[in-house]
Parts: sequence; structure tokens; C-alpha cells
Amino acid sequence: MARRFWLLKSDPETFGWEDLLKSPRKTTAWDGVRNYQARNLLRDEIRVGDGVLFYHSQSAPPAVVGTAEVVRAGYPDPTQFDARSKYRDADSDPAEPRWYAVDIRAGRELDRPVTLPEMREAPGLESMVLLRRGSRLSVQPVTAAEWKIVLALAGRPG
DNA sequence: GCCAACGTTGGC
DNA sequence: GCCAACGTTGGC
Repeated sequence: MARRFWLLKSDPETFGWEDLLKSPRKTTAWDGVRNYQARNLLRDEIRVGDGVLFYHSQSAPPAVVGTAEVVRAGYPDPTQFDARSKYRDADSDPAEPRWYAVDIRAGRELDRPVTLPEMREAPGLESMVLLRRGSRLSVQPVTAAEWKIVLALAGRPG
């Protein structure tokens, strides 16, 4: 299976690139995702070694700020069973967990953020899921070509 | 803060 | 199964 690429959205107020860098081994569980389409990607598609574009939403401007690597493929999101977690889902059956997480490790910080308006202008990114009208999916597929273009926009080849 | 777009819920 | 109401996301 060839390496694939993804874009993960995060509100930096909640958990941003800096938080990832400060995490033990620069690794974090990507948990708390509560959308079925995103869940399916986490559970079924994302594999160890896949590349991640780390995107800051809700920031001015929104931007891809770094890359990460998947270091653990989909596993049941523990927060769904954690009574103290705001992500708890009392309806999820441990025998058949509803929500999944992956682990990611920081790769490298981009030399400069690649902003949303910049991506909208970039040739080759026209079909990027992120740029679709009303696109709110927090876990998105990225093509190999899009991955390269975004990193090239940051000033270094991918 | 506003609001468009989207997903989920629940009455019927 | 339909669809209105509601809550959330996220760009601006």
C-alpha cells in the first residue's frame, strides 16, 4: 500500500502545532473526532507512515503550519468511554466502539504557514477537499500532488 | 459577532 | 422516510 496523505484540522486554541511539539515524543492521539465520515477515514483508511498536513482552523488566516506522520493506525478512541471526558459517548458499546483515533508525530514545521487564501489561488489545488464550499470535515484526504504543491508553497519540496 | 453550510435529532 | 429544528463548524 502506497503512502497516503491527509489533512487534519485543529483549532490552535484547543490544540495547535505548538502543543504537538510540546507533547511527549512530539506524538499525540488524534481523538475526539465525532463525525462519521471522519471516523471512517480514521478507522479504515489511515495507515502508519501516512503523511499529515497539520492545519490551523479558526485562526487568522487559517493555514497549514506543519507536517506530521501517522505512527499508529486506527484504534478505538478511549475518550468515548471516559466518564470525565467531554468526548464521552454513553451510547458507544465497548464491544463495538463507535469512535476511532490515530496517533500522529510531528514532522517538520513549514518554513512559513501556507494560508487558506494562498491555497485557493494555487494552480493544482482546485479539487482539494479543504477548498470545497462548506467543507467542514476535520479529517480529509489529500492527493500526493496536492501534498507536493502545498509543501512547495512553503518554500521547500516535499 | 455574524452567518452559511452541514450533520444530527426527533416528531410525525 | 421526510423534514423542520437545532447545534456546530469555521471563514470572514
